[in-house]
Amino acid sequence: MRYSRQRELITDIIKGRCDHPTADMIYNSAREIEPNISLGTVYRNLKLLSDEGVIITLETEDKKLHYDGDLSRHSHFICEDCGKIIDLFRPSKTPEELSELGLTVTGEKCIYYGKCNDCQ
Amino acid sequence: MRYSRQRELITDIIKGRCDHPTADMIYNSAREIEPNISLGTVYRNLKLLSDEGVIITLETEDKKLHYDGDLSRHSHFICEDCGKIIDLFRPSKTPEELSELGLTVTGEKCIYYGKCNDCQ
DNA sequence: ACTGATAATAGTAATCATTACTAATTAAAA
DNA sequence: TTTTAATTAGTAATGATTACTATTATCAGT
Repeated sequence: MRYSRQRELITDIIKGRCDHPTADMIYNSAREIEPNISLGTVYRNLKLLSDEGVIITLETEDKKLHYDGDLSRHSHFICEDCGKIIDLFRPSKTPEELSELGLTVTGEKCIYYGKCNDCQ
Repeated sequence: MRYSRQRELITDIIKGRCDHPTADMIYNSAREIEPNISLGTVYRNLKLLSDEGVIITLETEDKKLHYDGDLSRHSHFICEDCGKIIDLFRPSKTPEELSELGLTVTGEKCIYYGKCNDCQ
């Protein structure tokens, strides 16, 4: 993978914030520094970076991919009213502990990834 | 919510299978019984049923919603090669136990849902 | 430093899952 | 039965993401 100013910028933006921005949010941030950057470039590099494991994707119910520059093992809390995404660092909290953080948990979705029996 | 033959059929299809079909797969199944059913009707009812909590949605990396008629608390395993989705019933398995099932786990994404501090 | 090969970009068009719209149909209450 | 509003089929629109193409930029080898 060859160096590019645009990719470095995109990486820095994601790694430098603690929210979980969408492609569009990253595009807007990037344009403040690189006004001519293309939305296609943002999308292509986001895919590249997540394929390479440099960043993580979050598939949410708002039908937009969210990106996370924090590779440490952690879960997420999504508010079903405002859509805010909050990091939940390990060791994983019990519902009671989450309540103490002001978070009311009503559901959870946990997906494991890997290779199945047939694809080993 | 008023009765409709189409909605009952869609519900029966999802509840009657143990895979995790997409809207398109459900549409194809439904057409075998109700050949004139509309794709729009399928989508509208899937949204309705998941809003009502009759079925569950799974947001996956293939950018299509998958539906699950099983409301019991369980996780999922997705094969990153073939995309197959496998139910993991509680109590949740450790990576070691999953290996014994022939599943190699390389990652996990866990999202909790509820209301945040500001939205209580 | 110069040059050639080719990866990356900007800008735009295309894709495709999902949603919105509308006239016709249907469930079910009065 | 009649009325009323929910539901449908069929189709058009939406919007996030991807593909395409001519141009530009990186960088290895001279």
